[in-house]
Amino acid sequence: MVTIKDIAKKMKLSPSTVSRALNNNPRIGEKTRRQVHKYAKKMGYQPNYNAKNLTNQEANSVGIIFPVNNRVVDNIFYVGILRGINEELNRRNYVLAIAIGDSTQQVIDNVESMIHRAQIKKFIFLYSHQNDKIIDLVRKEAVKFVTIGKPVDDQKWWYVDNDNVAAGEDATRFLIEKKKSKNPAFVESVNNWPYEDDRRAGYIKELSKTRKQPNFLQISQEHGLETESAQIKKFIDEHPQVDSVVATDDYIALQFDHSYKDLYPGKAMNIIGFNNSLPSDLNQPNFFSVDLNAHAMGTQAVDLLFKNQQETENISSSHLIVEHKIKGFKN
Amino acid sequence: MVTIKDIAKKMKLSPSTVSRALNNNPRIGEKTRRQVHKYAKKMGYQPNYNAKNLTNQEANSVGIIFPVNNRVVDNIFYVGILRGINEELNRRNYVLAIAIGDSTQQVIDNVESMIHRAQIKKFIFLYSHQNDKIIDLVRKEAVKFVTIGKPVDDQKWWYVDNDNVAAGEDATRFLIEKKKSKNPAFVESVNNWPYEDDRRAGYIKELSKTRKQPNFLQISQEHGLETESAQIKKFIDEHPQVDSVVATDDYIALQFDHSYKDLYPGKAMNIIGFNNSLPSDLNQPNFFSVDLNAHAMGTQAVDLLFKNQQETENISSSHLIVEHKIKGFKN
DNA sequence: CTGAAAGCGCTTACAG
DNA sequence: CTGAAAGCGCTTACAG
Repeated sequence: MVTIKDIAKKMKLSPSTVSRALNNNPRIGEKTRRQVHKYAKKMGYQPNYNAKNLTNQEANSVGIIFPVNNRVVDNIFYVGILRGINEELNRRNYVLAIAIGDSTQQVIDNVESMIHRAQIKKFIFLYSHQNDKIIDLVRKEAVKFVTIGKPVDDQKWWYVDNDNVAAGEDATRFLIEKKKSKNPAFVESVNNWPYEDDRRAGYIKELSKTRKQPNFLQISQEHGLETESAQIKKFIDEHPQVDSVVATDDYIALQFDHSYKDLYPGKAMNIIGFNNSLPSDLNQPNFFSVDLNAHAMGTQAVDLLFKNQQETENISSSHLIVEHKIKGFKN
Repeated sequence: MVTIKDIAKKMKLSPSTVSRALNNNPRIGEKTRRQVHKYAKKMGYQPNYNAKNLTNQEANSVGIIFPVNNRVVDNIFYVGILRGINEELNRRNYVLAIAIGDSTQQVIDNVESMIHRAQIKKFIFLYSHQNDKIIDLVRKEAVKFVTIGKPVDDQKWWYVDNDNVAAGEDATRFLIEKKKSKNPAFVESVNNWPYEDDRRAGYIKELSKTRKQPNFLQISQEHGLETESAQIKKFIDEHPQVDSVVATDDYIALQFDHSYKDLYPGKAMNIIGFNNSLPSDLNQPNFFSVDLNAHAMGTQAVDLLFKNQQETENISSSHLIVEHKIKGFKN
């Protein structure tokens, strides 16, 4: 392993100078700097991160925190975000560490250890929940963090999100304009996730423009009640005028599609979901999705995380909005 | 931040002794050891990983390597594995770092940096491909690694896998015994993934026992040819006797289900896939899946990674097999 | 513009 | 059974 000392010896310089040159410290003369870089490269120098981190009292890692209870389906989205994050981190010579677990306690232990043992000072939450113990914990520590998804209520922190109201509008407009739908319905879970509320608002907004009547279905996954499939069938029966659906995600969309085909074999309704989480080769001709651009969510989150206080201190809650898009449709 | 030195001072011991006591070095007396542990806990001591790693010349991290080109669908499986891995790593005071990218070069750079800069010496590949540049690279370095999935051809290294032949047999037997199928068909991709070959072998084996005729369909995703859906329809038309399907994964299964319902509205065929990658609330009554136990794959991979050379040196290629299961069916 | 020296928080060979 | 000292590979305040 070649170290700074080795380079210094070879070049008859002091380690201090080499270190400064490599870190592009302006105090070092232009030619020395260039020479050092050249030699370092030639000798195959690789900085030792552990030594660096020890002196800096900060790890060159970003901690990525997964939600404790998530639908397996969302994993598709998360991995897309990870790709974006890592691409951006590599560029900054940072490393990606993750905290994931089956219980809140497990993740808390994980994060505590990241902060106090690994000295990680930058975090990205792949979610943004209300009253989340882990977010609360991190807020109390001297670390920086960004969430994917906007904060709920009056909370303020840095985040990256889509404009879900606009996405809801676009999805609705897509069905009306492109698919000539007369009565799009809105189908969501009973969880009232913030993004569902926003997409619903967008749906309502778009319908009000065209003076169409909105129709809503909340699918409950409570056991003991009627099955989801029965709930969908009931809705279809009671709303025969509905001829297309905006669903809050691709799986709800798929569920609806299945139930509809069971009920009206051979027929199909145009349905649009969000996230592009189904493999494209599964796509039925009546099946569409709003691409939320997971990759960009990742890169943007990193950008925000590395923005210095200065640039953003006058904004109480800084954030970035990522563009969504529907294949073959101009938003 | 409380350090070993602080504890030493408080206890009127030397840092050496405290360090050894904390690491349970047998050279330290039983009572001193216990006392030190007690004090360390009381004072809220947290070891500084960067210092530790610097002295040990090895990071307390395991590098997790994602495949470059994977179907988004598999992400569901990967995240399950990550959960298993992390659970096991926490127990050993290890941390999870990941390498993921959109190009081989990107991942190579990532891994090189893990090895030479972060001094990570333990890796888990979430895949096992033939002639993989990244696996080749890692083999040349002085690091330990385990793959998820067995090595191809005559290659030898450590891995964790399911018994995919047995899984194929079980899936087939499930359809015959539980679902009274007379003619299960086998549907796969054209990629000839090792796990597909094995599951096919299991299917054939099971059919031969009952002297049934096997039927195969390979679905090609080549563009320009007929669509997947058309391929499926053609197969169904030409094999009217087929009354159930073993598909090599849940998405191929879902594709088949869709096409079949399009062709024969109102009818449905029993279909079984692998991975349990669809949310359970999507499950149709005719839809089943072999659970490959991603979580256990993760924990086992870590176990293998931490086994010392000694325990395994007499086996040229050490591995662990993870049990699969079908809900409501005894394999 | 460059260097000598101290320090980050651990571990471990050496000494007793 | 315990300790003093050196070292891991960096960075940076201090000095010139």
